[in-house]
Amino acid sequence: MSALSPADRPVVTRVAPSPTGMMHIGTARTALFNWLFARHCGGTFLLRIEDTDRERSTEAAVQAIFDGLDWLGLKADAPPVFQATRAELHRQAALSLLDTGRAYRCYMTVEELEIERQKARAEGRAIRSVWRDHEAPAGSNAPYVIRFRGPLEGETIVNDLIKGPVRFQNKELDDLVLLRSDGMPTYNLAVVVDDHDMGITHVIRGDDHLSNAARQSLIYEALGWAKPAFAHLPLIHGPDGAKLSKRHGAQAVSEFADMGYLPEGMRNYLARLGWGHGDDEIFDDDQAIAWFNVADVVSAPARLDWDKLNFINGQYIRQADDARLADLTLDIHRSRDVHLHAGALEALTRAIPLVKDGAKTILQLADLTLFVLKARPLELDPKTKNLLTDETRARLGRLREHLAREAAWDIVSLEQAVRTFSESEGVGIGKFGPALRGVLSGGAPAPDLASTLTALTREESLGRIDDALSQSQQRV
RNA sequence: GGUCCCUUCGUCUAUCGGUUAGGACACCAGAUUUUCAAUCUGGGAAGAGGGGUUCGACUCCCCUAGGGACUGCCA
Repeated sequence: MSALSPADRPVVTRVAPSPTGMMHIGTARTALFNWLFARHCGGTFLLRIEDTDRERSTEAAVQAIFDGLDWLGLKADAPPVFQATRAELHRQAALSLLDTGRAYRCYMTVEELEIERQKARAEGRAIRSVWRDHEAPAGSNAPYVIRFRGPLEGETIVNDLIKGPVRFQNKELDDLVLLRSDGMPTYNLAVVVDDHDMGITHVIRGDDHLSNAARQSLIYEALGWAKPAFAHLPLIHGPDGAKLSKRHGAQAVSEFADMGYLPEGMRNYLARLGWGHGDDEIFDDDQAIAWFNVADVVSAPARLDWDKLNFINGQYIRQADDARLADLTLDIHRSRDVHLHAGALEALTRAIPLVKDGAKTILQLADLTLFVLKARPLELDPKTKNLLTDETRARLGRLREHLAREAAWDIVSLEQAVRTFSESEGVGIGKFGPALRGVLSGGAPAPDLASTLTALTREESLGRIDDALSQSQQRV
């Protein structure tokens, strides 16, 4: 054990979620800030699974945490610590507190506790156990819990890195349970013991733990341990300012992944929620690490803004590698049961650089690339069918020959080809552009004509035009 | 009810006692245009209210209002 106080040791942070459901986006941001701060300080970032509530903790939830952090790219620097495996250490700490008189056995029944709770609330004070000042019932086998013997006077100041000094009157703090009647530790004890043993120097966590920081401070003092620095992050709220919940669209990290957001986009967006660096909006991990400091985190809660998330994610899609985007997009098409022919991945790889500027999410990228995956002959939409008048059909026929003579099949050449054709016909592109697009895409979203032709390749493009022309002839 | 936290454009934020209060998203208008986007140009938009402190407050203090967290043998 280091004799140095936490302030003098290399920085060690941790994220400590409880595995009782999905991984909340707020947990993700807490992890991000811990990760950024540790990296910024050249320190260590750890993960601890707070599974002391055996009733509610599940294996699936543990996996969700692993998957979520993995997806976000926030790797811990050491294997995760499972809190429940450390119960014996927690128990010893509680017993030592009993030895030093800083804790006591409380024999209150749940019924008695409930009565006291209501009484205390009515009187506007913290609950107190009668056993704080009484010995155990003689020869009793009655179940008991071990409670912390908190000071009744004075105050406890939490020097929060984000909020500044926060003062709590000790008499307002109740004698929290350290060890349950089944001998298992509770959260507040386990956190203190584990953070101490793991050498945590900075406890960066949600705002909802601010008052726990006061209780935990008291436990640190009673145990004779140096306290870590505390930093309590304001929570993330929904767009309406209320606590983030299902009705706001998403809460779980996995849902954001499913909605087609890129992990680097999420990191950037989450970093900007409650923290800023001048006018910088889009920045990479290295920049965030260089700039980030917990002390600069804003003290007010932030609302989730889908528009901005979409914008930022769109920026990252532009920067993203096309082969990677093609893989991700292929997965979406597959999940949507789109028929994938042998050349699907190739087709997507060709199309993506041509359409990705318009996509905010991978889901949208799938929408925008659907046209290249369609199989000939395409089913034409009603709008396109209406555009295929005799005049337009004849014009598309001439255009088909014009394009077939193109030596190079690339955007620049095709743009030029379409333009020269338009001039030779003496009409604007508007006279045949929409029909051509419809014939090439079957009504699905498609980029400008030259890009669409390029994405489709010469063979496919000409084939689709031929299909449409023969189809419409048959129709008449 | 009690304790604690919070309050700058619709939203995220910059400012950290002296600024025409800046940027981004969103929004509106115009440009571009073969669809939808994207892009470019321009525009409107803020210090919750009230008291102090100060030569001077968005910045510091107090009160009020509003929002939030906690008040478990949950974490």
